[in-house]
Amino acid sequence: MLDHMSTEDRRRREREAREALFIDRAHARIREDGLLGLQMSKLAADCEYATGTLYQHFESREDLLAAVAARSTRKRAARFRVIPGLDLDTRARMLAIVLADIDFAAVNPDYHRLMQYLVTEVVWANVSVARRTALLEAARPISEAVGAVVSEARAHGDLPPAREMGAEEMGLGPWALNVGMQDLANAQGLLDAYDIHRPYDHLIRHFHALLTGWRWEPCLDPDDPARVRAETDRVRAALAAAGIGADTVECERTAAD
Amino acid sequence: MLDHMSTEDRRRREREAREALFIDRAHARIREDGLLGLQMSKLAADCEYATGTLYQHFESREDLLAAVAARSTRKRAARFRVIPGLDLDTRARMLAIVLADIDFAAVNPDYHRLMQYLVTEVVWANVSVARRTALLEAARPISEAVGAVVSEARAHGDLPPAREMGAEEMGLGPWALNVGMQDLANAQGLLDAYDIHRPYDHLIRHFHALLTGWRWEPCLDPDDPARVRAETDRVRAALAAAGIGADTVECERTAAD
DNA sequence: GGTCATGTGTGAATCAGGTTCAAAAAGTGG
DNA sequence: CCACTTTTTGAACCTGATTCACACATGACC
Repeated sequence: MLDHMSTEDRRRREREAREALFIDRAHARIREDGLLGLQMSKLAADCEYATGTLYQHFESREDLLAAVAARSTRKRAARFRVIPGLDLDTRARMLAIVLADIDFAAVNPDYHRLMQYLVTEVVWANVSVARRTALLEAARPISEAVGAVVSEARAHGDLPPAREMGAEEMGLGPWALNVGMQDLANAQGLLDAYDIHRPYDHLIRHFHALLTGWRWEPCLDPDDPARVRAETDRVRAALAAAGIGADTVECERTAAD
Repeated sequence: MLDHMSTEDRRRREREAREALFIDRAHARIREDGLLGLQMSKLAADCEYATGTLYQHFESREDLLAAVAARSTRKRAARFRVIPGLDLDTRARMLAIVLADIDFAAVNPDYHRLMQYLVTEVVWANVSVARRTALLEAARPISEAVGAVVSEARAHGDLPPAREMGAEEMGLGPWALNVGMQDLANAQGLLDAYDIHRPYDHLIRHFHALLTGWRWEPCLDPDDPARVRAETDRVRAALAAAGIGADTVECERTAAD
């Protein structure tokens, strides 16, 4: 009886280890060769398993991609965990969220492309329900972090409570601005075509304009590049002190340990 | 000689007509059955041509999609042409751009999905250079409209000229906000998961916050839903008067005539 | 130990759909 | 009408995801 249970336990552990291996190698392959470089049979061979075995873990190629994305998203979300503990005013904390995300994107350039591909109707349609919810779940802490900062700012009197607008909906602004700028920055040749450079610097300034528009104290004039830079440096320093720097080389490759 | 030239002319015209037919039917198919519903051989058969003929117009399936997208983008861009002529202050004009785009998205729900799919690295890589530039070119009037409104606002004294920031870069803010919100709104089940509804209403309020943060006159408090609604209605009315209403049923289907 | 039932792994075969290209048809000039 | 060029055709090809009949391992029971 005990015997039976412990072998079952071992089985589950082995199975999970194998799944982690698949996800790990898949991610490596995507990083090296792009999304097209990921081929189911090649990946299986890489891991020294048969194609069919791979399909016992993932219903389809898209399902596998969603699993990879979920793992990365968990890493991304983890960055926001330290933010509530930072010694910063609420407005700076919101900035910290945006900066942490910008830095994550800089360190993991393929993450955005993967997500973009994944949420495409063609791809998303082939992702199993379980993986869909897993991915949504992995992203939840991100919007929760945003919501928490907004709530705190309101409670603390930094941000007047907007009428007909919950905390999530207030956070939607910076979030959408962030998402949109990442999109534009990643669209091959788009910003170049309009001769726009350093999109993230502009994201930060527009971010301040947005928050100042909502009267989020302490207000900061977006048209004061020096102060904007100083504030960015201040918040980046706080992030770095908490171990979430732009130069965090981690890059997820160390996930296996 | 004349003869030769005129048959060549006729040839070109016929060829263009055939290409338009392909694009038209392809779009119809996408609208009806989604992106997966578009199959090269089926489409060719639909149009009563052989598969190979289709490939004389489009290097690949992705190339065809880009052509469809370019056509839609031209329609989208056309909406902005009337905006400079509207009898509105510059701030309201910027709002008009956003509203026109929201309405376009409402009338053409598949447009965003197509674009999203297209700019994916996997897909974009298979689009011919000619079609890429054509698509970029089709989108240019959009950012030009934005840039023009910003320039006008600065010239008119409605918007203080921000330091270290050109007109395009100022327009980048509302543009990114717009793009980001459309993205979030289109991500299947994302906003539902966080119990956020009416994303475009929030987009409009955040838009006002952003512009107010940049001191774009006449300032409008984003936390005044009644005034925001009134302003939206005012601008929508101006758009409707110019023939660019939310209820414009056009839907591109009439493109063939 | 031997044998059967059950679950797991295998990888060659299947399938789908985009793409090609050799042959046929149409067009052109003399 | 003939020789030659250009265009069209659609069946064959190719790639790569997915499946599934079979081999194999595991554990229960005699």
